Amino acid sequence: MKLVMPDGRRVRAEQKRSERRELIVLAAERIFRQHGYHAASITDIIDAAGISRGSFYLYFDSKDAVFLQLIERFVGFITEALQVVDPKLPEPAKRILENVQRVVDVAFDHPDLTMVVLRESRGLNAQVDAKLDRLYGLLHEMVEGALVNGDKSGLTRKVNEAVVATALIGAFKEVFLWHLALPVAETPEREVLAESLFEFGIRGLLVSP
Amino acid sequence: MKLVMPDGRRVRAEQKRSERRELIVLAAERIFRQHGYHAASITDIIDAAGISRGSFYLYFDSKDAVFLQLIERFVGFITEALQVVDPKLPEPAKRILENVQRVVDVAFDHPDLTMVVLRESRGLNAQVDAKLDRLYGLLHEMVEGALVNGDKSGLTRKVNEAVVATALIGAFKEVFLWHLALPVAETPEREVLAESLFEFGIRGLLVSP
Amino acid sequence: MKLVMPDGRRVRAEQKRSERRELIVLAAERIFRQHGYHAASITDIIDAAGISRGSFYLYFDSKDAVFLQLIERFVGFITEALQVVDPKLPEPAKRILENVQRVVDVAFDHPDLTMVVLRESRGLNAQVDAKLDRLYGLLHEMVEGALVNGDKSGLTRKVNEAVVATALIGAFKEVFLWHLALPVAETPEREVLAESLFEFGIRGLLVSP
Amino acid sequence: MKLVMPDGRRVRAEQKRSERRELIVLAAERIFRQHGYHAASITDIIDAAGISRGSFYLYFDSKDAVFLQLIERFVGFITEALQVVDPKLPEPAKRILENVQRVVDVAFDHPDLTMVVLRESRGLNAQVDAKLDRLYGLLHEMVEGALVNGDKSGLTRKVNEAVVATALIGAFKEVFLWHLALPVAETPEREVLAESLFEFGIRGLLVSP
DNA sequence: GATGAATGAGGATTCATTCAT
DNA sequence: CATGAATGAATCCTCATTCAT
Repeated sequence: MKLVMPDGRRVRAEQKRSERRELIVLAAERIFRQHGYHAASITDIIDAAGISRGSFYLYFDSKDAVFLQLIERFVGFITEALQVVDPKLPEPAKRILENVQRVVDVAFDHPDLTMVVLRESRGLNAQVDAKLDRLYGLLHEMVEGALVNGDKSGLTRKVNEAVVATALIGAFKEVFLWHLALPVAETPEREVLAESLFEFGIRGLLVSP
Repeated sequence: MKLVMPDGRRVRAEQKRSERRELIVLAAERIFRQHGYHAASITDIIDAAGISRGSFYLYFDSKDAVFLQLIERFVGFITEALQVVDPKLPEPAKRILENVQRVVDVAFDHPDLTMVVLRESRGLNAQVDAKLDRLYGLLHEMVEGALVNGDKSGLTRKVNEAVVATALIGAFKEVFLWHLALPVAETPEREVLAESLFEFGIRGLLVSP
Repeated sequence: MKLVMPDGRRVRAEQKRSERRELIVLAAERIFRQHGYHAASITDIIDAAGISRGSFYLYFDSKDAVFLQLIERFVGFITEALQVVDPKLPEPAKRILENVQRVVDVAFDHPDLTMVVLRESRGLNAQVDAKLDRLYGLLHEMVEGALVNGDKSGLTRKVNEAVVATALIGAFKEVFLWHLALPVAETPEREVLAESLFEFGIRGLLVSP
Repeated sequence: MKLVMPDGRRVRAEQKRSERRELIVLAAERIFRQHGYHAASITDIIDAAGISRGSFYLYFDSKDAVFLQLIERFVGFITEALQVVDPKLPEPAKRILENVQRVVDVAFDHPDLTMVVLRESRGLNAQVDAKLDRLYGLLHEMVEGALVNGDKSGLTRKVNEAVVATALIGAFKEVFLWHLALPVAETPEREVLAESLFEFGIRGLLVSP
């Protein structure tokens, strides 16, 4: 039956469908950000999206499912933003700063999403946890790797890589959380933020800053 | 009537009351840590405390109230642990390291409490938020002050104090969260952790490390 | 407009319409049998029929309406199968056995339908109940009549006609329900079943078996 | 804690608890009978029982759980009512009639319960199905056994035992269903019913009635 | 006619809080 | 003081039915 639908109409239908999904995701993003996962009800989300209860379940299987979608989206953004820095290429510090800048961009391009994910996403749902575990695993690996490489190549001081990696990740998280919660007027420019994060988190580790 | 109760009895009664309260707080600490605020039910808490449903409400007005109690306790511990470092006194870096060490001690002496507070305390309740705002305000003030002083006295590099303060706080939070969640066997000694945090967060900022 | 449609086209249209209806009825038969009335969803039925949600409602006003259709169909089959036995004609017992055989044939020719109707059709819908009341009324009348006649003509023993009629009907229902649920391999031949039913239900009542 | 409750109070508490449970069971019996399992809502049941939504779940885990309770109760009644008839003891037919009478008593002592169970209990829940399978298994076994024995001892005619057992069970079910649905005024006395059922179902099978 | 996206009333279940004993 | 049975608002989710295309 579905296959008989004229191509033009099918394409338009699918587009509309994904627009509608997007509508829900955006509403969910906003609502989860405002109320937190638990306090946010499906009613809140559908009201925000301007759709009916039934429609919500037409696009998502459950409350958890939208949340998972948000997590996946965030993980995707961050993963795309990060590029492994080869310490043998020239100007590794600059490459790192670019990574920092891109991550900051993700946070500021998707402030609600970022807050939702950073604030309280652990322990709500097994799939969500798995996704986040993979993201954090990746981040740790990247940062630890960079620190080990930096040490080997004489670029950075010797530190407890595992702890410092965790600390760095936490530094970023808190800065995002803090500055995204602030009214825009009081937030520094993204470039300033990226620069400051780099300055604090990385410069201090360099042997010759 | 009760107020005329012979002193001995009143004292004993009050002591028993505060022991019972403590019992509940400790149970709540453990349960909130295990399940998170929302998933933890009053039933879980009273079972863990070995008291009746009614008794719980004899000691606390609501679920939120116990949670607030935990927050207050944590805020108290941290506040006590921190001492303003006068940059004019000798060895300011050592004073700072001592502060770091004391904060680490709070986290490891009260792992459940620390995790509860750090994990998901924001946005649950206005009073809780207020308490945490004051704590974070204090922390920011202290750290920013130290950075400004450090800069003035030529001890530390010039950085964006506000951002770096936030980053530092986040670094500590993440490290605590991460290492308290780990099985004890895999966690480094408190001293190593304190040292690593200092090494990463402060040393890098010093002009002459 | 439509009414002025050239005859050929109208006939073909109506034929197509009734083919489509039949398609739905058959699907509903199967689905109701598999899941039961309540657990069977419109989605199940339209999927089984390979039609769209909208189309279903083009042919039937509601879920109840298809169900009613099934009931009507069954009632029709049974009514057609039964012929009043005139006790004055020769070999009345043989006539009765033929009736039994025809009813058994209906059950085995339409196993899904029969199970649906026998299993849980009461109390779902007023119209359905009315239809079934009429069917059962008819059956009772026939059987009671036969028993009264049988008694008068000295063919059968004197029994409480009303109760025995009910019992007979129940015996048939249970045997159908039971044997239609069985895998075909384990079911006796229709003739055996008809014979056994007759043997049990009627022979025992005969004065001279 | 519970164990410290003075004995008198505990006993009274447990008694009250089981009275309350009974209240719910009786309400459920009535409601399920009136509306059928699916159409009956928890709201209907708690309204009928005059208790709150929460209280219902204090006594039963789910809607299914009360239903299962009903099934179990019915199965218990029937099982208790039936006693295996040893064909070697004197007057086996009389023993059988007593069994019939006791089963009829169960049905008329618990008309709502009986109708609920007989009408539509299959396929709602795995546990319920299991319980009923066991009951029907038992019934079949008993009846088939009796028929085999009856044949061996020359008491009854040779019939297809399996089919006749099913037919007998169906006869009983239909008679109960029918007569319990009737206004009391139109229903024959229990003794008449038992006698008629015996007359129809068993006498006819006897070699020398 | 045919389609399937959209609707929303209705249902089962949970859990913080109260209060009579 | 202590208890735990009782409460009911709130939540997630389903599914028969409608209607614009």
